[in-house]
Amino acid sequence: MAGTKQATTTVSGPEFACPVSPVVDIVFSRWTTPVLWALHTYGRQRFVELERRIGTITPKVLTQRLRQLERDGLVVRTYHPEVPPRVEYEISELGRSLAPLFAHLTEWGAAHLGRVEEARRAYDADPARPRP
Amino acid sequence: MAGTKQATTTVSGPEFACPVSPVVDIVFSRWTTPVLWALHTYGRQRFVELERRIGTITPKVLTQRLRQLERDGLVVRTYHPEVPPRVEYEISELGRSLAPLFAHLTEWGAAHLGRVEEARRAYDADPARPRP
DNA sequence: CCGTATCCTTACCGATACTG
DNA sequence: CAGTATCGGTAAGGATACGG
Repeated sequence: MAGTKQATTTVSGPEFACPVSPVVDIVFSRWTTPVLWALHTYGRQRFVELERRIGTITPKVLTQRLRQLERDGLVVRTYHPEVPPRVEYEISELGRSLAPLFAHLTEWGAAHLGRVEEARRAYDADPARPRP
Repeated sequence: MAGTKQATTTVSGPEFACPVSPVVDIVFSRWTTPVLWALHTYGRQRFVELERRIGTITPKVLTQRLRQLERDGLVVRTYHPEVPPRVEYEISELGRSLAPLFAHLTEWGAAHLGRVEEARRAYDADPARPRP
């Protein structure tokens, strides 16, 4: 999805087409949920820990997401001026307020994801659907 | 966002990095929430109505999203073989099960979006942050 | 260790034109 | 009306290498 970008580059995206879109833009842009999840689940941690935890994310993208989340006030970055430098990230109070939302999302997934898979199989198997 | 694409093109995206990601991929990819919202709020309607309601979406993209949502079982498409042809879209039972989720999202936005804006202003005004 | 800088690829999206 | 076809632009994302 588009992400929060720097400010407001998009002039007429989906952002204003429905009331949930602004929230989606902030919370559910690419890679943000894994980051928030790791932070929420395993607590305050360093850059490399996050990187390893998430697995396939590149440092560049991880930095981007963390900056965005920091700017939006969902994550707190703490810089310790030592050698070697140490930086820690943690969920903010505001970020923590998303926890029930994430819980509901997970629940919905557990309850209905099977249905989605099933629907996809049915759709793909139907010879009467519009073909590419 | 990436979207659900046709099946599973991405080999190592965020999809498996946290339990909410699969749901996000299905429900919160670009333009899906405005479409679902319009369908949920105004009920069963035709292609052009949706197009006009959402405002800035192009027919091509609207078709893509509708197909994806149909495939995932969140939306039901009904084709009436008349002249001129008539097609109607409506939320499925499965799609309707997302309603409480959307409500919570909207609530969260109403309660906390101001905080996010505030955090952004503070961040952008801070001269000590990492500069581009 | 914690990032940045650079290059490059591709997915996505808008615009436009056209068909059953 | 309800789409499909094609083209092209743009920006996010990955790979890699390097710096403080």
